Formats: sequence, structure tokens, C-alpha cells
Amino acid sequence: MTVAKDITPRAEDYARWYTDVVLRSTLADYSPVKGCMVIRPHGYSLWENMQRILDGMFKETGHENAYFPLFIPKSFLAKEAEHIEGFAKECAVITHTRLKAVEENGKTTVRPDPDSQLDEELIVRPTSETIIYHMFAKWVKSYRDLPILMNQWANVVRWEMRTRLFLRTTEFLWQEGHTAHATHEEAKEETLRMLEVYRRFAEETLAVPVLTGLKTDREKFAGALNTYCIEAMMQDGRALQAGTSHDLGQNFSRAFELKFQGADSKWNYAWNTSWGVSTRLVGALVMSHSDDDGLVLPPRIAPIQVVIVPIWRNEEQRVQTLAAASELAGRLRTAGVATRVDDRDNVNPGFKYAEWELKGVPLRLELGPRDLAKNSVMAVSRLDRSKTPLAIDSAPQRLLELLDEFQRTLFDNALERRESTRHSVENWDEFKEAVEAGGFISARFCEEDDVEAQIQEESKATVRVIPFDTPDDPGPCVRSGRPAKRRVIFARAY
RNA sequence: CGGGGCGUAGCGCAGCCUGGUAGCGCACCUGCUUUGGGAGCAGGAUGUCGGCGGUUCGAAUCCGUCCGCCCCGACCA
Repeated sequence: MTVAKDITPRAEDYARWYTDVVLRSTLADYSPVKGCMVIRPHGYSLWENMQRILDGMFKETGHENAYFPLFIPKSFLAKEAEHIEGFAKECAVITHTRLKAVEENGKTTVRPDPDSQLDEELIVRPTSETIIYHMFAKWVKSYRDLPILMNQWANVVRWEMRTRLFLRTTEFLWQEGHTAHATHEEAKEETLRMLEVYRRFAEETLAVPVLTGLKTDREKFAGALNTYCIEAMMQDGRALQAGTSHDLGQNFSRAFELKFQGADSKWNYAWNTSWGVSTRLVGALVMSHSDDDGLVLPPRIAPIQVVIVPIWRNEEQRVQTLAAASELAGRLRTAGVATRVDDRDNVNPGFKYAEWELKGVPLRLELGPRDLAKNSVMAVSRLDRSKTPLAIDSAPQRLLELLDEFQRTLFDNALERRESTRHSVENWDEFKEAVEAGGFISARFCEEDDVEAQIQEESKATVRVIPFDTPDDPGPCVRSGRPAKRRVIFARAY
């Protein structure tokens, strides 16, 4: 395979490769503000597809969309002790509402107008639990007002020290579901229901296999009783948290006086859940499937599933192949295939091949005079460049099959990669060795917070998840030697 | 916040050491020939050399200072 220009090979420098792919495939670009990025049309269309599919799944499970404001009173954040602990260090604060032009060293510049200083400063939401449960409290009086099943699509800001395109940016796009229930049982069900929605979406749409389960107290959401997650494995052996679902218990309802009167006339605090996935999923997509030639996109999320490259040598052929390409494209679109005809005359076919490969289009159709003469078209897979000649008449049906197969292969490959790097270890030496090798590591753990901190300190690995189906398997903790009742999953993570 | 690197044309870079008024590749524009794996030839356009200050007859180049970005670590979805 020829290597795309300007893309650092994965084997040489994985981090550079990732950045090169994102920039060169025009998913995103750096913004003038540190840590922020511009999501370009190709990247944004991926997010739009994610939004459309997830939104449908949220609606199917009974949720409604709403929108809560970007600004939150500073005092709100302080109402839940753990929550403030977790987020205080990364909040952007609004202190003034106006700028004022001032002369400085003979130049005009702008400064916050001292006269416009806010009495109560505002924070830019790092997440919206506080304002949402404040509002829920206003709306809920009776058990008949429950459950509330709400979701919002929004941007949030977390002032991170180190950022990476899509994986961690100062501002990012996400959805946050927030619900309120009359019983803890119901809230727990909701938490797990939405985690399952995320699992299905990751595996079936993004072709990203995930482990599902519980976070340790150390890794859970600030303010939650329990955090559940979907955890994916990237090609370089590092894990990526791809989505979280929180059982908030009554922590926020107590802080925000979210109470309801039950059928027995008694007042109770409501039980809350929240759950979210973000534009980080775009990064997960890139790091799960792409290669040294650029992006590889799963058909079910790809903005363009099939690109037709017409080939000609003269004007007559140009007219003929373009007409055939456009006719075929029409039939493909009718069949539900997102199709693009690349009719540009200023670049040659080889350039187009390379460019669409860089952008991750799953299947390419080469359509030239030789194909037309045989009433066929050549399908080429983005995965391995394997070629499949198709009769033009039956092409739509065959392409739907090929796209399905492509989707399956991507998932299978990712799953195989994950399983082949998965290790079970018995002692600390094996553990450290496995961490260096990368991948998920199954090890007995005493589940003590200080030991978890020590493990992270010494190995850079963290507990990613305690999988749902984890059986009891008593033995000594891999680090402390204290009794451990089961194994948990460790890895180095993004 | 610590360590490292880098700011020169849209992008990638050379020039800086040893001061003399800015260059290469790609991209872009025009024309012709091309087109089944990133085309060729010819012509053309493009710069407050990150900002400010200093040294000097003269600064991209030397000195000071500020700013910004990227990478690596501590924090995190």
C-alpha cells in the first residue's frame, strides 16, 4: 500500500498519526484559542449522524429534548460537595458583561469594563446537573409528575490543561440525559437502560466493541452514587471511556430540594440519573478503525458510503461515463446508499482514489469505458483495496450487501484486536509488563482507594471498568496482596 | 504549572551561526497536453520574516522583552 502523503505511520508515532489523520482528512482544525477546535463539515457530518441515530434511540426510550442555559450561577456548583470537588478546577468564570476600549502604549485595546462587574459571577457549564435539577425542583410537586425523562444536546466547557482533537478539548459537544424518578429501583433501571443504548450504538453503529460495567469510586462521576460506562480499546493499546451513565441517587435532589409528595402523602427526595456521550466518539471512531492511509469509516455512520469515480480519456467518454455514473448514483440513493459522484475534471482518477481513501469512504466504484463496455462497475473496498466487479443492473443490491459486510468486518477486526491484547495477570511484575504491552488487563484488586492511587502512580494504569458479568474469583490483590474478591479491568487510558 | 520544540507566502520548510533588504517544495491562477493509483511543460501571483524595544549606516539574522502554538508530564469525557 502506498502511504498517504503527510500522514505519520502509526508504527512511527501513534499520537502524530492521529493528529495527522484528523487534520488531513478535514475532520477538524485547530482554532486560534488554545485547546479549542473547529469541527469541519466532514467531521460535523459524522457528529450529525451520531446525533440523528442516538436521538432516535432516546425518543424510543421515552425521552424528550429540552435546552438549558450555558451560564450557571456560581453558587449552584457549590451545593453538592463532591460535584464541586470534581469540577471547580476546570470551570470558566464570567466576571464582567462588557468590554471597554482603552489606550495602552499608544494603541487601542479592550479591557473588561470595571463598572460591569457581576455581583454573582456565572460559570460556563462543565455539565448541567445543577441547573437542571434546580429547574426540576420547580416543576415537580407530586409523584404524578414523575418520571421526568429529558435530554439536551449542548456544548460544555471544561478548562483542561492538556487537550487533543476530539478526545479532550476545552469546549466540546455532547448530549446529557437527565431524569428524575420516584424510586431508586426505577432510577437504577434507567441508568442501565441508557448504558445499553450506548453499548448498542457503539457496537452496532460505530463498530466499536466496548466493555460495559461499573466504575470504581475513584473513577466515578463527581456527585454520583455509581457510574457505569462503556469502555473501548484503541489500536495503540490504550483504553478510551466512550460513554457514561450515572446513578445519582438523591445527592442532587437533596442539594436542590427536588422533592415530591408520594401516594402516601409523604414528601420524598427524587432519584436522579444522568448519562452522556460526546464528540469524543469521533476520536474513538478514528482510533478504532483508521489506518496509515487515513480514515476508515463504518458504513452506518459514514456521510458518504459509496463514491463513484468516473474515468474518461476524451470528451465523448467523459459525457458517457458521467451520464452512467449519475444514473447509477440515482439508483443507489433510491436504495438508501449515501452516494457521491466525483465529477471533477481538474484532478485525475488516482488523485481521487487517494483523497476518498483519506476521507474514509467505505466503497469506491470505478466506472470507465472498459467497465461500461461490459455493463459493469468495479467496487473497491477501503479496507484492503480488494476489487469486486459488479453488474451495473444489480449494483445497488450488491452494494448494500458489501456495506453490511464492511460494517461486520470492521467490528470483527476491532474485537479481535481488543481480545488479542487482553491479558490476565497474577502478580505485580506481570501487571507492569502487561501495562507496557497495552490492552485490557484483568487482575485481582482489593478495591481500596489508596491502592488504586498507588497502582496509577506506579504504572500509569487505572481501573477502567468492573464488568457486569465479573464472577467471584478470590485471591490476593495484584498490588497490595490484601484479599480481593474478584478481578477488575485495568489499562492505560486516554 | 514544569520540561522540550517551533513561530519566515495558504501549507511544509531553508536562510540566522558569519547582518547587506527574502528563497525552495506543495498548493493556487492562466494556457496547452493529460486522465484505469496522488500528471507534464510553460508562464504568473502571493510576505507588516509572531509583537514591541534595543544595537547598527543597515536586522529575518545580534541582544532584551512579551505573545502564541505544538509535543511530553501532573488533571480529566
